[in-house]
Amino acid sequence: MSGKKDESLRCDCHVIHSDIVDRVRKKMPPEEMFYDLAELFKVFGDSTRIKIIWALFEEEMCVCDIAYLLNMTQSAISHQLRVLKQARLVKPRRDGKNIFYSLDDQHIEEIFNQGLSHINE
Amino acid sequence: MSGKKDESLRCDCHVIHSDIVDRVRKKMPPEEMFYDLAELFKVFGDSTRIKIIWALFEEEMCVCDIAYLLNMTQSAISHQLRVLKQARLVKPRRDGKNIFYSLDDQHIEEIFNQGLSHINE
DNA sequence: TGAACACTTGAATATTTGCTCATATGTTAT
DNA sequence: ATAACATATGAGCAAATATTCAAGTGTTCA
Repeated sequence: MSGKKDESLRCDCHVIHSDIVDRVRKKMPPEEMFYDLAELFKVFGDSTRIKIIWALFEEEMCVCDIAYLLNMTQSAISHQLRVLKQARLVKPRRDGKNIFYSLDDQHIEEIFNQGLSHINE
Repeated sequence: MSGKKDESLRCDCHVIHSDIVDRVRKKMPPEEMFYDLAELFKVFGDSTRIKIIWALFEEEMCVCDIAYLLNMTQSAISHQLRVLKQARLVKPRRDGKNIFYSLDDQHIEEIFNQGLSHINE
């Protein structure tokens, strides 16, 4: 019949709530904003990177130091620092053979602490 | 020789910086804390879930409404709501056949906004 | 110049994960 | 009871990803 829906998995209660849904839809930010936000939080979503962020929160450190502190290979740390760097969360500073990394954003601490507050509830 | 390291990929400059590394190591929180934090941020690290969080930020909504708003199947949304529920970020409220979801944490807004501040820099 | 060091990077692999499809559970109305 | 609706869930699959391994770049020092 003509009343049959194409999307069989989707119900139609949104018709009843259409006022709500439509109002929310109009306020919806562009797709890119959600994508960028998710990409940012994805960077926080790995325990190795979280440890690195925490460590740099304490002190500027070189790659080798971080690897030693976290008991991981220098290569693994370098790969993760690359991710953090691309997300503009850390910045490198060369000093001779060493490259020291430090945090590059004022919001990191707040995000970190709010996350902590949640898991400690 | 005896001087050869086992971990060939790891340098030894941490010996030079041992004062820094040791001090940081002593302040290091338990492994579990990093793991839990990463698990939390992992939940934020998906654009579908970020959209759901944003939508619920605007208004309590049922599964079908969210699916309609985001143009996704009810099943996909339900799976993601499960993840959000397990992370204690949303909570369900049954009303007849519908189950309405709403945000269940005061820190979400802060985390969300700090993330936004970062990507808008 | 070349050897040693600190770090980066690309390929390969194993694990994780988001969605679909099919089915199950729970509620309402007849 | 039974049909229809709203949601949940388990299996399967394709895509993403964290680490390892091997090789590369850039710096210092003899």
